[in-house]
Amino acid sequence: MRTAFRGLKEEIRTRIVEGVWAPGELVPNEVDLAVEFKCARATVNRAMRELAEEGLIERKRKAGTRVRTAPLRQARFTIPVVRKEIEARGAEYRYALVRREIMQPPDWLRARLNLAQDDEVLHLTCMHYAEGNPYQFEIRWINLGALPKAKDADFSKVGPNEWLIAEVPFSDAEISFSATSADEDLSQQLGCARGDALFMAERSTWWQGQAITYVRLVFQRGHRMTTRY
Amino acid sequence: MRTAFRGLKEEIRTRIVEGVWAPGELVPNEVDLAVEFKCARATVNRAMRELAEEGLIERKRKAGTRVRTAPLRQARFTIPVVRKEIEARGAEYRYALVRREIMQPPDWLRARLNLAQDDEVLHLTCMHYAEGNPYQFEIRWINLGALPKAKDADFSKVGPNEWLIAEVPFSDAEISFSATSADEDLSQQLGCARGDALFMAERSTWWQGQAITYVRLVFQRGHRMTTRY
DNA sequence: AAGTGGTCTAGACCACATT
DNA sequence: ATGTGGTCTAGACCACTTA
Repeated sequence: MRTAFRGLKEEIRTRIVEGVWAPGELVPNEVDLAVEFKCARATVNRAMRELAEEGLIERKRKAGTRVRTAPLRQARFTIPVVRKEIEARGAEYRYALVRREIMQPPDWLRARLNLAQDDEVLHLTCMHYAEGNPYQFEIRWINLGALPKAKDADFSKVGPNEWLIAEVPFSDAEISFSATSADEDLSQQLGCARGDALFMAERSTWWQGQAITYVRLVFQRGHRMTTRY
Repeated sequence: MRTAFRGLKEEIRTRIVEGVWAPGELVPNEVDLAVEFKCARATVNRAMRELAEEGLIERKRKAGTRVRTAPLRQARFTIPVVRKEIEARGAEYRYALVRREIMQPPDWLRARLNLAQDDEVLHLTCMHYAEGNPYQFEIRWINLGALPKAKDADFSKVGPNEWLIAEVPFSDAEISFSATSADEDLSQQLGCARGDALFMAERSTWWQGQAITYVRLVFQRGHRMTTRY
């Protein structure tokens, strides 16, 4: 209990999990708690605000604070830059550009990114290796309407992800995880059998309402994305 | 800009993405910013603290605040209770217990949950349906050494997840996402072909250093887990 | 040794949702 | 109308880290 508000959080959390304050029940208000714990209301507020943020309690003005009936379970995943992820494990990272093409976006991509009729996209396919072994297959589309200078970038040395991070900010992103079956291309690039189940992440990013890029990251067989909470 | 600290966050975020404060660069200290924005230092502190939490900046005492060279990309996923997830989409939820068995834990489970030699586990297999269609296959192990009353619970009506939520708190959890290939059992239960790529979540939960449960949730073909950030 | 962020306080006013 | 949380302030002291 080095700091007051942390100690408060722990105490409150304990009271909740031990059932002193049951699910759905009203928790004493901030003023009362400040008196009980002999601290300022702001300190109670900080503790309670963070617990609400973590999904343990629910707060409403006038109605007060209640213990969530079903505590929100949420986990935070850090989306790593693949090079750093690999290097962090002490493995050697290698990158290769597989294909590069400027094209009219296919309909599904136009719909997904809400592109204009005449927008062109840069279509890139890349491989990321760890210690010489296939690690991640990257299939990316960059909206040249929003980012014309991507046309002149050299993606044979630096991956599109790292280039984009340095070049453009983004305001909104949608990410999803799913499983996909290895097709001919994937199986060859990732060195697995056709039909193998592979973990895939997709991400669309936007800046000021304009689509920047859509990417599919398909990982080596058996890849897991893990976190604690 | 209804509230000062939110306005501050926006302003600072803008200065960062527009390059006024470049990556790696030192940001003015809290006192100076408070003067510039004509507000209390505590207000600046709140704004900066949240931006640090979001991964945009890095703060160290004495060293000051810097713009992160590679902004941390992180996404938060809410792990839903399957019944609520289905009902939230207006679909009818149905649950079924497929198998129930008390057993000695296999070695891999004993290792994963750090079980004692003579701990027994309750092994459950369940199905969750949405609108009559297979939605999720659940394979669960509950540590009876930590939770003996699970032996007497009736899992034919209420799923183990909902029972556990009501019965036990947990302090730590590890969750991971991956892809798995449908074996005979999975393909029959989920109504897909053998070898289909399926999205899988695994979760181990702990309470006061003791393992409570380990579960594998395998989703219907094509399932995606999505979030925005 | 000194500068920066981290936390806390006491008090104030306000916004919101319930009553 | 009223009670509760949301925010803000001015000032203070402390903890950590670098110089």
